[in-house]
This record gives sequence, C-alpha cells and structure tokens, in this order.
Amino acid sequence: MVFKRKLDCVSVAFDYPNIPRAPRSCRRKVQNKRTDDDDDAKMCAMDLLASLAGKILEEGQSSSASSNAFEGNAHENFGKEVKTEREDHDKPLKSESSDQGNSVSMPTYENTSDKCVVNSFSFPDNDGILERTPPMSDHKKIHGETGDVYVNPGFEQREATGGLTANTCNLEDKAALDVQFPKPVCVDGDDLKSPSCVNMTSNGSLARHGNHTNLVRDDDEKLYSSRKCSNKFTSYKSPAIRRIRKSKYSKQVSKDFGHYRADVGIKALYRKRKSCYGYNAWKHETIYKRRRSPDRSSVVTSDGGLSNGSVSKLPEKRKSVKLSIKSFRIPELFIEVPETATVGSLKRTVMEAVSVLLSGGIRVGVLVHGKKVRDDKRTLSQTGISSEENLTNLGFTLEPGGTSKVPIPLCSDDPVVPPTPTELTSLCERSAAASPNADDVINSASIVDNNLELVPYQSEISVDEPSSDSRALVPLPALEEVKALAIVPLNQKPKRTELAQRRARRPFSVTEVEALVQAVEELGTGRWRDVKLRAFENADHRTYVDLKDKWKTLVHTASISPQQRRGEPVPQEVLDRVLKAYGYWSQHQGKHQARGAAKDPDMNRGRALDSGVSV
DNA sequence: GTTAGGG
DNA sequence: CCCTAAC
Repeated sequence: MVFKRKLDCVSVAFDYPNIPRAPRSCRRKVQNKRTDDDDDAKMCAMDLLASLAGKILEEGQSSSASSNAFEGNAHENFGKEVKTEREDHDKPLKSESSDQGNSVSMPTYENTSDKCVVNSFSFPDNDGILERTPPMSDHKKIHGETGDVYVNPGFEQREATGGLTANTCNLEDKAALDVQFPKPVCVDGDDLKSPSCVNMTSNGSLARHGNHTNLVRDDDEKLYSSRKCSNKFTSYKSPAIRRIRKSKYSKQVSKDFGHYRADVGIKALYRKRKSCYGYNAWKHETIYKRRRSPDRSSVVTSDGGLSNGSVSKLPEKRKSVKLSIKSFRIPELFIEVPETATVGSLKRTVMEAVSVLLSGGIRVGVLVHGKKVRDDKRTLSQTGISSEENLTNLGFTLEPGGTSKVPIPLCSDDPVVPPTPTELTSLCERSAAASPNADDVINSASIVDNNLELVPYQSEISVDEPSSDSRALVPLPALEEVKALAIVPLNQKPKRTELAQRRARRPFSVTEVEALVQAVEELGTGRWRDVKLRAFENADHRTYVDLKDKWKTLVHTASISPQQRRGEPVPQEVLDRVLKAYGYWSQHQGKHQARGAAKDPDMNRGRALDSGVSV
C-alpha cells in the first residue's frame, strides 16, 4: 500500500505507547489506571489533552453560536418538546408498533379511533387578486364493507371561505375533510422565455414572514432532485409559488415543526442525494445547498426580501399568462384520532400530517380541462394555456414526494417489486404529471388526548427508501388495501417523527482533528471507545462512532489531492500523521497491536517493551 | 455496549 | 451522520 511504503521511509514523529487491548469489560478500568499512572509521558499527554479539551470547548461554543444557527434554542426546545411527548407516547406505541409489524388488520384501531381523510386545503381569497378556477374534479366515494374510501382524483377548487369546511366530515367515521389555509398561496405572472421551454417564473409578492421559506425550499429541493433524476427534465423550472403568508397554522408549523421540518428536509435531501450521488452523499450537503440557490432565486420573488427581483423586470417577450391558484387539493391524509381527542389535538395532528407531507417534498401537477399535462416540455400555449383561453380550465395539484415518488398508476402492476434505479429515473420524469391518486397516507394512532402520534409513511418512505416506494404506492381503490395502509405501516420500521430527526452536522475543527489523530496514534484504529474516552470524553456530541467516521474521512481526505478536499482545511502535517498512523495500525492491527507496536522499528522503538506489556 | 463497514 | 450486522 502506498501508505505503508510511505510509512517505511518516514521517520516516526510520535510515540506509540504500548497499550494492550484489554478485554472490553476491563477496558474502562484500564483506562482509569492509565490515568493514574505516574508515567511522565502520559501525564504530559493528559496535560495536552486537557488544554485541547479547553480549546475544543471554546471552539465548540463559538462555532455553535456562529455557524450552526439552526441548532439554536428552537432546536433545543423542540427536542424537549418532543421528548416530553414521546414519554407520553412511548408505552402505548410500543405495543402498537410491535403489533403493526406485519399484521394486516388492526380492529382495535377501527373501533377505538376515528379517521378522517383530509383532502384539500384551500386558501381564502383575501387579497382580491385571485382568480377563480372551477372545480376540476370531485371526490369519488367508494363504498366498502367496513368503511368508505375516498379516492382523491386530484385538484379540486374550493370556495374560499376562510374557515374549516368539513363538507362530509363526520368524526364518528372516516370522513373527508376540506381544510383551508387561512392564507393563500398565489401563483401568477408567468413568463414564457422560450418557445420550447416552459419556464415559469414569478414576479409577485413574497411572504412577509418567515414561514414561507420552508415551503419554497422544499419546492426547490424537489425541483433539484427532479433534475438530478432526469436529464429530460431540464425545461421544468418551477411553478411560481408567490407567497405563503403566515397564519395561525403556519405559525404553528413554524413554531412546532420548524426544526423538524428543517431537519426532515435535510434528511429528505440527504436521502434523495444519496440515491443520486451514492457514496458519502452526505458530504455533498453543502454543495447541494449552494447549487440550489439559483433555482431558488427563480422561484422566490420580489417583494419580500428573498427575491432576486429580476423576474418582474423581464421584458415582455410574448404574451404572458396570468393565473391565480385559490386552493390546492392535497393528497389524502388519513388521520386517526380518538373521540376523546380535543379539537386542538386534531389540529395538531393535521398539522403534523401536513408538515410531513411538505417535508417529504411536494410536486405540482397541472391540469388542463381536468386532464393531467404530463409533458413538461410543452409550452403553455401548446398546452392550451394562454391569455386568450379561459384559464378556468386550468388546475393544479399538489402531490406528495419528490422525485423518488412514483406515481401510483406506474407501479401498480407489482407493488412489491421495488423499482430499479433506472425505473425510478424514468418514473421521475413522468412523475411530474403524476396521478392525483398518488395520495399521501398518514396514519395517526392516537394514544392519549392531546398526544397524537403520527406515523407518516408515504411521504417519508418515498424519500427515505426509494426501494420501498412501490409499496408505499399501493393504489387505494381496494378497501382492504386502504385498511392496510391506514393501519399497518408500510415500511418494516415505521419511522416516527422523532426518529426522522437527524443530528446536526458538526464539522470537526482542526483542533478536534488533531486530538483525534493524536489519540489514534496512540491507541490505534480499533479502539474508538478508548479514543473517545481519551480525547473526547467531554465532547458529548462526539460519539466514538463519530470519531471512527471522522477518522475514516480523514484517511480518505489525506489520500486525495488537496484540491479535492473540502471544508476547513486540515494541515497537511496532520494529514501526514493520519496516513502514517493509518499505515502503521493497518499493519499492526487486531490482536497483534501491542506486539506490532513494540516490534516496529520505525514506531515507538523500545517503548512498548519498556512498558513491559506482552501479548 | 462496541466495532466495523456500508450507506 | 445514519444504520446495522456481528460480536
């Protein structure tokens, strides 16, 4: 190996104390003994470590204050909130989750809980700028043996009344609900940039409050992945989502789920990236975000501060189409709450469902005369959308999932066989015009009043596990399947909302890296627990797995050209030590560690022998 | 609970 | 950073 060869001709700059690998059960004791040891060198090491720890702490504080903005109080508070809730959930959920494993029916839930199907959120026309579009479709109610199935055919335009309209809602049964957002999402002002490219950009107002960013970002993410997944998809820019104004609900989202959403969003990103990028995809997070920026600027617009402002200045190259969206029909959300649940808890449950839906990424479908427009490359005029036309024939759908989402009709043939990556890619493209039946199904099992556990599957599954997409996309028409969907988590390991959270990324500082390298030099690469105890004992956020992972990346970093390295540059000297130690310990690993260290002429000569430890 | 390795 | 098999 390169490393080894290098190792042979490089003089050793550090000592390798001969620390025998003790049985795990005694290692902690050994560690303690070592600490008490009078050995000068070790004391020096401890001093060094102490100072290092100080630096680390210092750095940690400053970095968390400056760079990790989203780890702030909200983060902490949210975690606490979740934790509190979890405690309430845990017990009942345990039995639930274990039961849910593979069984197909859970009569208990049928009997004890009420289910609602949330079909659409609409936005009151509060700005007077919205134009009406007529209903494009309706609920289709399919009657079954034990319940009703609401098949959501897609877009539905709702009268905007500003309140909660429960047209068919009956809390004693599954019910179809129309839920309206207090504030609208408006779309208008599209420019046609080229005849062959539907490049919708927005030029309208922007949300004045913070909450819009999430949605915009999600949209962006989705957009990005779409592109990644399909080269043919390049002409699709984005629907112009102009504004999402803060509301009671959105505030709630922001407050209660802001962090969650952000996190899940990242997770979703990660998963999507992973499926696209493969190995070490998480490394691309930063780049990914950077890359998205240009798109964002074309989506978010002018009057709120996030905009680029360029859109509205675009000269009229041709006739533009102005339209407004008054309400989106959302994918169905199955919600299950007990009769004893409060209205507040119901709200929260819907909230969560929506949050999950959004966090999983959403996609916009376009309907013209009630028909899905599947070809994203067609121009608006080619599609029959023009200023001359009566735009009341134009409709939109909000569909769950990003690009990994496979529309139901496309995978209904065999819902068990996961799509191959190739299939996914091709489906991604088509998914832009996905069936409105690609409903999002969310099962919410209720435990105690005010404590509703949300078990999202589809949106999360679709993002987290592309391979299980097809399962998540089992069509709804058959009642049995609906029951299964509503009651049995589709993925083997249901991911609770809490579990969907990902630890914040915390790049290692050079100081930390040095401490790590130091420890590995001394302890080897197979004793991460000891490494942790030695060099990161007080760094709670660094687990030994983290250290192991960091070492892995360090070795990789050290073996690539400096140009390919990212993040805070690690001094070459440190990287050299990494390679050296890597080479050494890969040569003297396992049970031969101690002996190898003692025998190696370049490393630590005599030291191991001095320690008197033998294997 | 740790380690190792793939994702 | 996550997940999990293997120990």
